[in-house]
Amino acid sequence: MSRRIPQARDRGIPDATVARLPLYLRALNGLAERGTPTVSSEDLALAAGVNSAKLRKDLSHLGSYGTRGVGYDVQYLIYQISRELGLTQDWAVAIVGVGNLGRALANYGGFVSRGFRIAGLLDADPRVVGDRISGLVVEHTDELEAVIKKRGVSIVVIATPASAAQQVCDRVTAAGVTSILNFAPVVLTVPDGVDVRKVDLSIELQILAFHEQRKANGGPIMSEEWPDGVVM
Amino acid sequence: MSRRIPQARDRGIPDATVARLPLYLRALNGLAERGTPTVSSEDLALAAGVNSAKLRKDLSHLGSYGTRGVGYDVQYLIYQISRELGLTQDWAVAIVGVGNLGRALANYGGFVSRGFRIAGLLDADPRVVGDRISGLVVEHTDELEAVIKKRGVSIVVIATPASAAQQVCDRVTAAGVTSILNFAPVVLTVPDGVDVRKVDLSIELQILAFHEQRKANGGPIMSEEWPDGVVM
DNA sequence: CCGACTTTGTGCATCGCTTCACAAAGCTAC
DNA sequence: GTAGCTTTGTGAAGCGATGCACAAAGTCGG
Repeated sequence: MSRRIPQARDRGIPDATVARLPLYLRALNGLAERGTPTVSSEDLALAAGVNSAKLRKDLSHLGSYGTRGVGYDVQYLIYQISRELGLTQDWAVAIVGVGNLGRALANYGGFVSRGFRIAGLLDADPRVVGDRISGLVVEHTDELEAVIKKRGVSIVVIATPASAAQQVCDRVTAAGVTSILNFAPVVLTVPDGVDVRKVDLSIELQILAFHEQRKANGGPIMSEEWPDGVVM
Repeated sequence: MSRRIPQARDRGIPDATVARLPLYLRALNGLAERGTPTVSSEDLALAAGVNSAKLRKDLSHLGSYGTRGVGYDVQYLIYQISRELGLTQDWAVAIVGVGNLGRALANYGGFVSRGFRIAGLLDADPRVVGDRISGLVVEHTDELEAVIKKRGVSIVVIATPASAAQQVCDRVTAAGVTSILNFAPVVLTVPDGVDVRKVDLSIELQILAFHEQRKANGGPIMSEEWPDGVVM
């Protein structure tokens, strides 16, 4: 996406690395809770479920924060990764769509270990508006733009039905939001510069089904190209 | 993972392609509902949010199902992709952990367009056991192995707290399940041959935060390496 | 101060996915 | 049958991520 010129101290961290940093952070937090002062790339990689060479290369993109012969200082590395991910500041998040999923997200314990704060819950259904969920009152989607501006919302979670998702998306991007987490099963169209991440249960299940089928037999039965002699 | 020998009609479909097939399928279903008989790679790619060359290469892995000068027959392509993904059969899915998230998943409308059927809802909390959710009665996790065997469950969704996830995982894999969709924020350890897919809200938010921070300034403030003069 | 040991950081080869660009294939009109 | 148009399927180049393997850098005991 972003076109960058490689530099001496290149701040362009590969996407694949960024996607793994939260994993390392979680593993490190576990170690910190148990009071572990330092950790080797080997052990941290094991805890995060990746191989150690990859872990070292990932961390090398942030800087040279390890000590040869010793490993990484757990607290220091937690701080560096948190800073890189932007978790040293609080992000105001609004959740649009307070159905089953929206409620589940709103109640998600502590809303992920620090860094994020639910600043608004919105729904289009008048019967839901006014409900109190984990300390917040659900507001009507008419207030969407006002809530975003008033409370400095920079990340919006879309947990609406598929049919409403694009419209919500258009409104929040128009209101200046540039980061969206989409749970609705649709491909969102957004202006340049807006990041959308998608979480899609049905896609995940379908990928699992594919592999499951592969395990059962060697793939689909090749002789059967179309059922019951359907003609083209 | 699986070591394959390339063949004339290679059935080894790249992972990246498999991950996109459900997207194409969804777009095709939308077209089918509107009665569109055929579609070009260009139009289908647009609807699925990918570029057309990639779409054509993806579809070419399934076989040669298009007609030059015309495009793809919508119905036929739906059938071929469904078959490849293993959606022409029904998969029995069990959901373990009926908290907010488990309920949201259980109520997920029609449980994704065909191919999957919820065969069990299980929870360790006696206060939840016996609840009726979208036509199913919640059973106790003591019954886990029995439910899996009795109802031919082949895919398990883990929606438990993080602390219970590995234990549930161990039990279901021991019971013969080889496909797991994990919503708990932990790295699951599984035997060879078991597929785990992970859905993790906090990771997605952290990735968004990273990019959001990049947009705001040119990255973290480099001068500040550690706050308040903390000594190492 | 030295030598043995540990562990990081990285150059390099490799792999898999993406994208381009175009020949081959099929359609329609005449 | 042929010309002209459309669109697929794919060879090949490009690009980024992975993993190996090792030199560099640091620790520790004596």
